[in-house]
Amino acid sequence: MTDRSHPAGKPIRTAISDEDGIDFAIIELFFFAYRDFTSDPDQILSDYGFGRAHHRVLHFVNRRPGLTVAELLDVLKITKQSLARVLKQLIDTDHVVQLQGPRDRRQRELYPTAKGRALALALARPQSRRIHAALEDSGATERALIERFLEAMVNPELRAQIDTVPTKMSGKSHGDH
Amino acid sequence: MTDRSHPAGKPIRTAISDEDGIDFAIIELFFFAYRDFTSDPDQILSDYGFGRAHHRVLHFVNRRPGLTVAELLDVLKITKQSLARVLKQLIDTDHVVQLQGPRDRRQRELYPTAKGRALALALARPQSRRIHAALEDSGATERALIERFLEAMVNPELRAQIDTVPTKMSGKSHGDH
DNA sequence: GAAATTACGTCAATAGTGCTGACATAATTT
DNA sequence: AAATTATGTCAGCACTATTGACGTAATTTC
Repeated sequence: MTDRSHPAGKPIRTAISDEDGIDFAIIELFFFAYRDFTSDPDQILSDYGFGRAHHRVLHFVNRRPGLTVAELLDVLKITKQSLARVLKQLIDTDHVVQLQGPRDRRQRELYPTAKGRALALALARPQSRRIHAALEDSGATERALIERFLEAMVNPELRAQIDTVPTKMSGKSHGDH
Repeated sequence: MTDRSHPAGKPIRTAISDEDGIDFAIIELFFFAYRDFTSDPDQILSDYGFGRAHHRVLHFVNRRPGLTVAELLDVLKITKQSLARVLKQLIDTDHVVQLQGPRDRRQRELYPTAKGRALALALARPQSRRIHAALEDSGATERALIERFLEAMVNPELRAQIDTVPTKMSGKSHGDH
């Protein structure tokens, strides 16, 4: 390891800090937070032989019942082939059902079954608990601030994906399609 | 697709909202935010033939120069074999160097080279820009609030990993790791 | 009505990142 | 001297993602 077959650079011994105004603190916190945030559902998923991809599909099918395959691909930003496998498994295990689109019969509208909704809730529960714990002493103001920050972290052109969701009022009825 | 070979559940047509007090809004925002947050460096990395795993190693080697392989594994929460491949590539491309541990010669202390530091900075730059943009109208109070929230999202027993980092004062010297 | 386009499904091949288990070597500790 | 520790490496596997190609059914366009 003290071998020098290649050019070899000298070791830098000082820690990178906030040089050049780079916000390493939040960059790193975001990594840790997301790692642990996803670890909760990952454990449950493994009992079903599912992975994180299944979780995401299940989540959005529950959040936007009736969305089409194309819409789902757009939200997840993955390719058709990547989706195909996990979606098939969710359908085969009766977590998701497909209905022929009413307007356009080529489309497949995706809906959760009772089983699929139950799993989505089970997966969301520990994540929600974690969020509540993190916000325990916080009021609505602080909550709104966190939400605004996270939303601002999303690419502007993709924020439409978020706004189509019933944020928190009512909720029982969903808009047209 | 209207086929019924299996038990088949009925489609649920109502969107999951904040039933049972589940915080779907923030759960979903976290997904979108992280997706876009990581997309910036991913693009740069592909020019080098590197992936997200390389980024993480590079980040922590720059943040805690001199950490050992075991410490790195503990921070990343991955296995030795998963690390081996990416670390080897980073060493072969002269982004990271290994030095024999002074106290314990079995250990390999990891340091960035000038090249490795430059890449770490290049990867962090767009992420930091995104964070600044998201916080543009925010003061130090709001920033601190975001930091506290993210830190609170991390598993308590793992928060030690964060605290060992020079958060923002001084910065030129690092503690005795 | 024929042709082009669209939505979806599927096949083949590949890459990146993670896993487990096993084994080897050198250095340290007991 | 023996056990343990830190690291490296090998084989094999799983999951998620990619690109490109092809087929089918339905819709739209000409």
